Amino acid sequence: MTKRRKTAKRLVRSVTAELLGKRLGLSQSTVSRAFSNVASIHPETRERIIKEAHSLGYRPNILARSLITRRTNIIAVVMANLIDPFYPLVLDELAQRIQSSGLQVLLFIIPPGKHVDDVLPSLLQYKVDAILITSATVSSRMAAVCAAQQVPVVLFNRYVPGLKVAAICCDNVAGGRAVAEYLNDTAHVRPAYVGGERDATTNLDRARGFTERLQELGIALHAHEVGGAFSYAAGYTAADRLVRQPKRPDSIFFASDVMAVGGIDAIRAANLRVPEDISVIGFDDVPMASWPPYELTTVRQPIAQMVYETARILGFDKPAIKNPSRKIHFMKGILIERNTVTNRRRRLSLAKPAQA
Amino acid sequence: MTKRRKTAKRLVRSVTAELLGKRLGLSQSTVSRAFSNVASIHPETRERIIKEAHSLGYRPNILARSLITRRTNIIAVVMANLIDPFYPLVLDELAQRIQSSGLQVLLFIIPPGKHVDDVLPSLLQYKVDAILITSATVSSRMAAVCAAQQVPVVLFNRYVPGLKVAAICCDNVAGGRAVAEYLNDTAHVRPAYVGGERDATTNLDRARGFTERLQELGIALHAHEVGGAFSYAAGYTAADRLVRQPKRPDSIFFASDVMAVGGIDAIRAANLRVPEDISVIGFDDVPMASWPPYELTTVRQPIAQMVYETARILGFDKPAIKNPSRKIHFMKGILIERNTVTNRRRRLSLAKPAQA
DNA sequence: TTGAAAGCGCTACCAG
DNA sequence: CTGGTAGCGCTTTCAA
Repeated sequence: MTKRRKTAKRLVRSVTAELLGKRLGLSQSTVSRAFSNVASIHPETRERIIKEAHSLGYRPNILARSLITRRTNIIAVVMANLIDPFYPLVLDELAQRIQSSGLQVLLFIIPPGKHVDDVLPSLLQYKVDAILITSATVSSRMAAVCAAQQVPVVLFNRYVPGLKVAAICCDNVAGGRAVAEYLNDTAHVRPAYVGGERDATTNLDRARGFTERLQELGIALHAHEVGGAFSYAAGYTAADRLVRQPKRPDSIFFASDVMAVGGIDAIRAANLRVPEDISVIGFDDVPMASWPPYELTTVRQPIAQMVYETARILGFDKPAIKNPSRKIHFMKGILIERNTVTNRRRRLSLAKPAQA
Repeated sequence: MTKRRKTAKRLVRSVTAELLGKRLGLSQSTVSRAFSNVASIHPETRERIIKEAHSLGYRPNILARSLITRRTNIIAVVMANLIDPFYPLVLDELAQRIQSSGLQVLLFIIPPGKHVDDVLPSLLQYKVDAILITSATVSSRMAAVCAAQQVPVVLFNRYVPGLKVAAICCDNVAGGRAVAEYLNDTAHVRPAYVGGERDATTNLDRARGFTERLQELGIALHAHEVGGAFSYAAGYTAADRLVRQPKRPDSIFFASDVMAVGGIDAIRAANLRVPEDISVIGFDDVPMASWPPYELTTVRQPIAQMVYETARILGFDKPAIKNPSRKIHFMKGILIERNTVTNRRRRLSLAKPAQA
């Protein structure tokens, strides 16, 4: 004790259970029990302790506790991208859900050009109770490392085909199919697809559902542009290319809303009208999609549901975080009709009335 | 030891320094030293340890370490709002800066209707190295609690007048003044202000700078609308009210970009043109501000600079996080000219060419 | 340079 | 119901 004093003095000394107990003539163990809801303690004693704790600003050191309980109450959330307005929506919902279960979010933003694998090791040092990976792809090696360390991992809005990791995902194939269906119902015959990040499952699946269903309906995909990123700029330039072609598409399905918004701006810059000349459909339903200049028809991702499911499979409200079964959970999105798709059945179609 | 075995067996046992040492015929202390850059250790020994650590997936438990060093390497970031696109911009920049110094972000989203004071206690349990509070107001009581616990606190994009807490802030007064100046230069005579969250210093200061400078220039403030929130909807409805007045303003300064965007949509919905009928200026410079339907003239907040300053006063790159001097640091924003303000000097003015 | 030992603040067991 | 005590995994003395 005296040996350490020298160093300890210079360091921050917060109120400890021992100190608090001493002031009350109680043992440190008893103080600890006052903050547990399983240990037995006299209600009056607890009250005295809680009261004194309040006035001294004492709260049990969670980190010390976690050393014993092996529970940090920390959930790591890994994200690559906060610029796309879809992800703040996700993070907001996710963080609130996590916090409402008494857990906390340790946030990892993956810098551009870096990979999840680069941050995962430093993440593992924190002994988090679970890892949620969004908008980023995890390697099989890292999945193995997490499994070895017994850390539950859930991929959110992503999955890795063939990798045994739990995933919560919007049913992007079904979403793509619904778009194809809708474009068929509204008598479009030259639909194009503009993709985002090339290898993202979100991109791949939306494209697949879309083209598959088109094929079933006997409609030829007029063009498949590669955006390369889920960004406004990617949507803009891809649409611009499409519009300059001798034979234009009569409709474009963009891999995300922000891309679609960029696309609409490009179409208009080319002096064409949406939806009269070209119909546009997006994916996500971010707030901007409903802004008057766009009024974008889109597939809404069921974020609340996806977050709910994440909480369920990890057992946020259970006493212990679970290691989720390693399967992919798909949740259906819904098509939100606004004003960027017109019915081409009659030449002089009226624009659909706005919804939502 | 044997007593605990029973429980311990059921719990996750990760690789520890002791285990690693045993495998190498070294003591636990030596293993610990291999991961310190101050302790003296034979380079060869260190190499052997690091190598074995790698193959076993061992990394020192930061939480156990923090018990002794009193450094968690965790910075708490408190935010009320992720929906306003300005804050994801801030969080992205902040998180990357924090991570690049080897620190981590513990994120706290304040649920609607709740107050910072409600989450701060649970935050303090984590013994974070510093607390960054954005888009939320801290009470003097809580500031005192943090001070007592010796936790450095920095307010980001907010300050509390009269409260001795360090703050990093865009110079909103100067920003408001610049807008007044610009509107005067372009010969506007009936400027209006649309405020956001009523008591936010960001709102108050922008309003004050704006009206003060107008007064100095001998221009009467035509109207001061209370939005109540920095939201699209608030901007829309406030502008709608303004536009329905018998005598319309010739220009509106909105407390934020998203409000301004809402305002533009409202103005156009009333069959008026921006900027021909009404000029519009925003604040923040979010990505949407430059989208073609808006091309919003606005005051850009120097986020990168603000983050840099935050890192500096807290000493992120220093061995120890500092308790920053409790003063307010103001950083200048810059006016970005786009196309929502016209020069009314000549009746038939040409719209200014786009910049940026 | 290394090992032994103390102890960070806490929980969980054992007696009483 | 309470106090004593043994560690959780680590850093940091002190001695060798």
